[in-house]
Amino acid sequence: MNAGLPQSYNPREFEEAIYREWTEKGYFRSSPDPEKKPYTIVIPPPNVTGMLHMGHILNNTIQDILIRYHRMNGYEACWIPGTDHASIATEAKVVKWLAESGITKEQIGREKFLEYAQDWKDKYGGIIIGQLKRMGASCDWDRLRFTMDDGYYKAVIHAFVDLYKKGKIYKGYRLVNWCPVSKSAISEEEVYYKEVKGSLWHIKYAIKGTDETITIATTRPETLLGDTAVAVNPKDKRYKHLVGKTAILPIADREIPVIADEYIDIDFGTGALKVTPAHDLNDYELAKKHDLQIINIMNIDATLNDRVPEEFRGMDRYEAREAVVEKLRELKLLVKIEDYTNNVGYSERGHVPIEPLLSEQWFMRMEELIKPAVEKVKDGSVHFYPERWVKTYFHWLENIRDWCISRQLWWGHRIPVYYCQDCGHFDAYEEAPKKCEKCGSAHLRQDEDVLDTWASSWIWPFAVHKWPEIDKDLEYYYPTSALVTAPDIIFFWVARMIIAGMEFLGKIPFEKVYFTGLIRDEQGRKMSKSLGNSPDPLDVIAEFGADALRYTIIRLAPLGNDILYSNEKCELGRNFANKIWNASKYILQNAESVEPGDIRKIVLDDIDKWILTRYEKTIEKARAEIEGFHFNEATISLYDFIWGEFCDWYIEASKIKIYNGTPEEKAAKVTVLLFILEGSLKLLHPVMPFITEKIYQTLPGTDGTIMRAEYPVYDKALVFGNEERDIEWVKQLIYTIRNIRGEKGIPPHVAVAVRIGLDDPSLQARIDNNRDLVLRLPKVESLDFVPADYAKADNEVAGTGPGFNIFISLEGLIDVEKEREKLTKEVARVEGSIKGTKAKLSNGKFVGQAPADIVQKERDKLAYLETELDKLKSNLAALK
RNA sequence: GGGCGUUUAGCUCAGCUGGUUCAGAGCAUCUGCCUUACAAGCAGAGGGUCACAGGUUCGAAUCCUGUAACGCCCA
Repeated sequence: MNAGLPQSYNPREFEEAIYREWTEKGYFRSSPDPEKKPYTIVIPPPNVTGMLHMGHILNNTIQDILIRYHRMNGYEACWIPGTDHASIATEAKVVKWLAESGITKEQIGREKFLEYAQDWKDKYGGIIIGQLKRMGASCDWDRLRFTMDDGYYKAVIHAFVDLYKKGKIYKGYRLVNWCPVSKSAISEEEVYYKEVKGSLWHIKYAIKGTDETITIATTRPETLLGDTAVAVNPKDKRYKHLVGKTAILPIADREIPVIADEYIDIDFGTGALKVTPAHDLNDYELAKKHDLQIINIMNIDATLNDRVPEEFRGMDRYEAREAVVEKLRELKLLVKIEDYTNNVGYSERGHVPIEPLLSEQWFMRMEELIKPAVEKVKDGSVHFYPERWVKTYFHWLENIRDWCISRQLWWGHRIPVYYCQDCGHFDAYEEAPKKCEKCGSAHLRQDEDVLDTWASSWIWPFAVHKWPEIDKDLEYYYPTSALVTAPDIIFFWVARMIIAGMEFLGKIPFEKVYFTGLIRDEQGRKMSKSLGNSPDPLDVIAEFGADALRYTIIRLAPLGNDILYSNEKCELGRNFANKIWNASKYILQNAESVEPGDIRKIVLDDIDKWILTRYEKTIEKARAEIEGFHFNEATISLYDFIWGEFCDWYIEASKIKIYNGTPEEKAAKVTVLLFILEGSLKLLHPVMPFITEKIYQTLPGTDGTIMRAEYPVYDKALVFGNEERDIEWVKQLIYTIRNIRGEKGIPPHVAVAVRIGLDDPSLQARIDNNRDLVLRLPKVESLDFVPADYAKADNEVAGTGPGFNIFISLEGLIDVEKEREKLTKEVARVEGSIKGTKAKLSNGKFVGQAPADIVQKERDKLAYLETELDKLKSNLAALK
């Protein structure tokens, strides 16, 4: 049994201990159980270099809610955790770490570097896993995977070789987003755009064989050395006569054609565009279309290469820009310089502008691969929440380009293609071959590149098991039940996982995808390190508790909407937890000397039946809301029930019999209190796991963990419609009395004498049955009934509600003028409603076409309003 | 330029399939309370032409069209 709860709610005192208990007792573990249905989620693996941020809290709390909810509902719930090796981000960190000791990666070479990287990962990586534990994540930690652990590594290689053999992977020259700092291709999502103040240089190119020139405008004059054409719009009258002629590229003195293309914007700059196919994506497309030469003028560190005149070779691109501009000035080819602000893509890794660079890369042919992925979403096998994301999904798939899967890095899955140094033969192998298949040479070299991280995480839902082996786990847990992720990786990850699932297993990886919103700060800005507006969740947990943070963030997050977050908002969750804590304390104190009975056998009074009914309806509601992914609504329903109904009304009412009732009455109250408390804790457990476990374990009659308790099931036998209605009515009566007390400033300790007039004598039973409530809750000393036509006395103040009129005698406390003003306002309000209702009812079309029950409701409403008006008018008339 | 979303109380947002949960909640504000679970609290109160303009309908915050502002994605 229990020693009660500590005096005040202090989550720091128990959250970590409870988590330790859960893991020690193995409550998170899952293994295939043919008797049970599986419910599986694979975690979106956070970067191994990552730290927990608010987005993780939202995302992982939702996963934890789903897992805990289904576990309590008898599913074999399995949440598979892991981390992602994050090639480029991790490599950047390791490079920086080595730099502190004055080491560069080139110095030590690949092998050594990878050893260091592994060390670094073991030492500093995976901090986020501990942080996830701190927020209460109920992952099966025994299943923790890393995208570069041995088994997973092999799975990635297997996937590559498989696709290569099927001809779906090829090598080719393409323009890629190049990060000159990492010296690697990077993907579009690793590029961020920044408004940069720059200039627009207007430069004259001579036209061969004439005295004419054509002036182009560019933001990147240094790339001029790689120009292979000048392009104008065919409709542009200024340049029409020049199309087909030859321009002389300044400085390089190369001859390039003047071409026409619709793509050129007549109004931008001078309307003439210099075309540099090797260093601009749009120019590259133009070059392909017009069959232009492609001249790459840069090295991989964005310095100029040997294809430019000698004086510029080796210069950094920005140094070269100045030099080229200076040279143009000398040659008097610089027409003017305009200020110009444009959007420049920066590498998220190197924090320098990316350089579109032509290079040899590995690509995956997507056209065929995407077909089943389109179908499975179209036919509803995979369902998105909120649904609107399917449009984005299809839009991307329809416009898909081949996927550049190679990265010029060392940390990652090295591309398993081996080249024969002697005969040039190459192929992909899962195991490194000893000698060339073709010529037998042992002189083999493995491709230097590693795979894009997404080309490893795309197989995550099944590679977390032993795939390519199809073992028991894979059979049982795949496809997973739900995926919870952010919409910004819908292409990079979600779509590709569906593709991979279909390609390698012929089955979708998950049935439901929940897209969370983005967490923003109070001004609606994205949270980012550079703005410093991103609170550390661990600080928040230290201040408010993990439960409070979880509750708050879920409550603020309606399906698919962004969240404006600030730490102060966690007070909401903390206050709620505190409320539960104190209510539990009250219940436990009073339960100590009492033997609780069986809820189905004890004698229940009206308010017992009312709270049971409200409880059952809350179960129904919360279940529907969780299953419909409306988690925020579930948190609100539970809050409203626990605080607004259970604490505010039931607990207050229970005090009457707890303090003054017979032992049987007291035992009955304790029984109901414990029943509702225990049920409420279970309902809330998926959202607030710690406090619910802490209290659950102190409740009499419970053993083990709340985690494995059954989630409450709606029970019709505990629903009492009449008593629910009666108590709701009594509550209105009490509200009315309290309202008068409040308005008139009657001090809380002063009891009042109340007279009640009823429209219908049958209503009196409702009061008789609950007389103690009407007396105690609004502090009433005497209760008398008066006839329905009772005229208010001078020293009384009146209040009305459905079917009743309340009179409270207040000698000398009434301000007649104020009272008259208030009543007049009320009369006007009711008269307005009557007018509206009458208008509806006298409208033949409404009466004729609206459903009968709606019409009847309007009639009832009118009748109610009319008696209401009578009461108000008579009260008004009675004011002297 | 194309697509998507948002606009409801001072602030942050609910309001799903038009009609008694239809104008709501929390925070903030005001009034009164240390009432033996809780001042992280209790009891009250004030506050909104539901962005704007049309339309559909017996009936619109809710459905349709257009406009405006803001945000996101793609080009």
